[in-house]
Amino acid sequence: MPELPEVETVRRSLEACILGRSVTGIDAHSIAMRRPLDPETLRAGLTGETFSSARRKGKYLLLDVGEGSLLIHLGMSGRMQVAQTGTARPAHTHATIMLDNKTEIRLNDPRRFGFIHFLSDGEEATDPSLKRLGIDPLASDLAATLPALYRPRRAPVKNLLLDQRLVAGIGNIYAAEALWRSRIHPLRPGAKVSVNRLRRLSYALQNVLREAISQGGTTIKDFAAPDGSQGYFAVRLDVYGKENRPCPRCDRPLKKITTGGRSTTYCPACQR
DNA sequence: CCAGTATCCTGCAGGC
DNA sequence: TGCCTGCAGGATACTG
Repeated sequence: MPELPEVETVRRSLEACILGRSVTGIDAHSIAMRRPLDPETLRAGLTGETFSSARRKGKYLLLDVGEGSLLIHLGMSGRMQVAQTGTARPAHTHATIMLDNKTEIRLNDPRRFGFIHFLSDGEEATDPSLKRLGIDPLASDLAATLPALYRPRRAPVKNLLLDQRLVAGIGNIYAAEALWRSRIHPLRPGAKVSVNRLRRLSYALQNVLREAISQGGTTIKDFAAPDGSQGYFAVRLDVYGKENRPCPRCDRPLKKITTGGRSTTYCPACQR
């Protein structure tokens, strides 16, 4: 569910709630997630420690606490929540971190494609998920870097956009939106996207991601910030989820296809 | 190495 | 109403 703008929205919101707060207790249960949830590791790493910063790498959150960091991924359905201790916890709340001001932060994730895991000092550098991540799409040198990443590849550019080893943070919504903005056909092989078009794609990506962050992300169904507020970028989507509706640029109907096992919507008339 | 597919899991919408 | 199918904002293990 959450892509870079949603994760960044969560990061900012969490940062405001946890900085300088210390952990008084953990409620968690062993359960299969993308990484098995391990309550004991969480307790040992967090209890009594103080949060010092909240970072984002791609779609991963890193909450620095004590000697280590809490690594969180929200998968498709994961949600962080900050609430008063003692209030009802939603279904599928797999981990709850109690703070010293009678609030608690919770991870709930019905589909369990996400995870929460404590990394001790030093483990961050060798973490298999973090190690694979490519460059951040908001980096100032994205346009200069993209040709070296995409031009050697024959896979459809849409698939390349979703490959976190190349550029880390783009997901299905913003890939479709950036391709529409830069008028590139999603199935065009990376090697056949001109350097000029890759420059357009870079700027489209950065613009759409920045705009989405400024709107608090995109709420299609159930994304919400930790305080429960929704993202308002959905009203600005041009193509995602809009198959058969008229292209906002040329009025011809948008088409939905599947590539790399993911659906994507585009305009067959103005994306080439 | 690369590209493509299957898989993990729950919830929900739509068809019958 | 109930049952079934397919699909959902992701990552990765595996195959050829």
